[in-house]
Amino acid sequence: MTEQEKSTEEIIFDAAQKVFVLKGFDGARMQEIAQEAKINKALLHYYYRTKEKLFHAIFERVLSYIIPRVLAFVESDEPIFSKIEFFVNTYVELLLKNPYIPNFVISELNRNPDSIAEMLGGLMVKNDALKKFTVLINKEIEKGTIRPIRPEHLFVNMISLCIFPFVARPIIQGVIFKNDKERYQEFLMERKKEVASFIINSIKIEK
Amino acid sequence: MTEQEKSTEEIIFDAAQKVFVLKGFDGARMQEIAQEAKINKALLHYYYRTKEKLFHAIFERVLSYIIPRVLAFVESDEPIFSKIEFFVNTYVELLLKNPYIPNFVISELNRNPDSIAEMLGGLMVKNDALKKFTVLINKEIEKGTIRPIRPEHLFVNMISLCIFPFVARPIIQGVIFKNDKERYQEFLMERKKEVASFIINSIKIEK
DNA sequence: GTCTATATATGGATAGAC
DNA sequence: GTCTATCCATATATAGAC
Repeated sequence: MTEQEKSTEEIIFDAAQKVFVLKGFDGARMQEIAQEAKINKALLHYYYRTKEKLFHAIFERVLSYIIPRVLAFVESDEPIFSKIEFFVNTYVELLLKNPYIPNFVISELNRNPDSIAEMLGGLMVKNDALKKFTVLINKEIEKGTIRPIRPEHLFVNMISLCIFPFVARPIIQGVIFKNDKERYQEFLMERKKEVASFIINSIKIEK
Repeated sequence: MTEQEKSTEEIIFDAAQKVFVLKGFDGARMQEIAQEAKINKALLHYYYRTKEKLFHAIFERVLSYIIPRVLAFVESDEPIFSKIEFFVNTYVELLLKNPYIPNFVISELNRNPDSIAEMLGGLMVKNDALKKFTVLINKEIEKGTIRPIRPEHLFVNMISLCIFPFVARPIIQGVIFKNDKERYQEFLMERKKEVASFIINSIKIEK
């Protein structure tokens, strides 16, 4: 779809996503979104009655883009260590392309922890990925491929190692890399391999 | 120091910290801070001319409270694995007591990545903890105690595993623990041991 | 130092013309 | 459907009395 074929509604939607993702709900200004979309402020209210509604639409879109991609790895037929490599690889890749999304999601969930429950619930429960992951891990533990570990901890560890360096980018880039943007970018790319092997080394049982 | 001995300035300062940490700069209201301090709104401006200045003071205080504690582990004389256990333990303990601080710091650094550089620089460079950590790790690799790993990755992994579950509390608590607050609290406490052994298992070389 | 009252600015939302 | 002009609520900040 070319730029010209985009409907005004879509143009607004994309502009809003850009601004909301960068600034968060409180920081975003309807005026700025209008400017970004090159239309008038009043038109925002014509399409999406309130700031809150517009934000909600964006938030839902972002989550339903991210979550299935994050959980897809559970479905594959690969052996467990390949699954983990696949997970880390696709996740870090995804974040390199959308580095501001984690902060956006987190700051919104901080602002409004409740309103989101249903939305998330819908996306996850339908998929049931977490249960599958638990079964999967417990099976590997029984087989003796990996050491005993609560699947919840393993899962949280996996996402922590992937996401946090993006969430805390300013501080890590500043403190460790003296604000050298390029070096931090390289560092993040290195993590595609590094994190996977960090996890695998931790849980693997040598035969 | 008892409550009554606290000066008005300190009372304001503490109230402001409470509100800013919970709501962030954009979300915080001077009115709310005044209420929390049980004083008048105008008095805030009498002591700290602007919201921005008040915030800055709070932010500096929080960082200088957190950072030295996080980096203290480098100094101890313990062997490396004890150091790691100590780090994870004190850090998670600290976060259990101050669960909103990570989000506060992160959201501010997101809002304003530059202004903070000097402040951080001062706290870290003086201490030079990172360089010490690098030396430490490289020495252990040479000795054959741990497998080869870039110290930067190891350090980022350590803080990621500790902090992220607090940053992403609403989402993890919601998705994995069906919003059961108590179970999530237990889960976080378990991590004091779990994360340490996760890291150690990953880097240790068996003799 | 602490208060009440008020100025000033900003930003979300609406009215109404085209 | 899109614009200009404007309303109105909110929030920071100041003036001035005590």
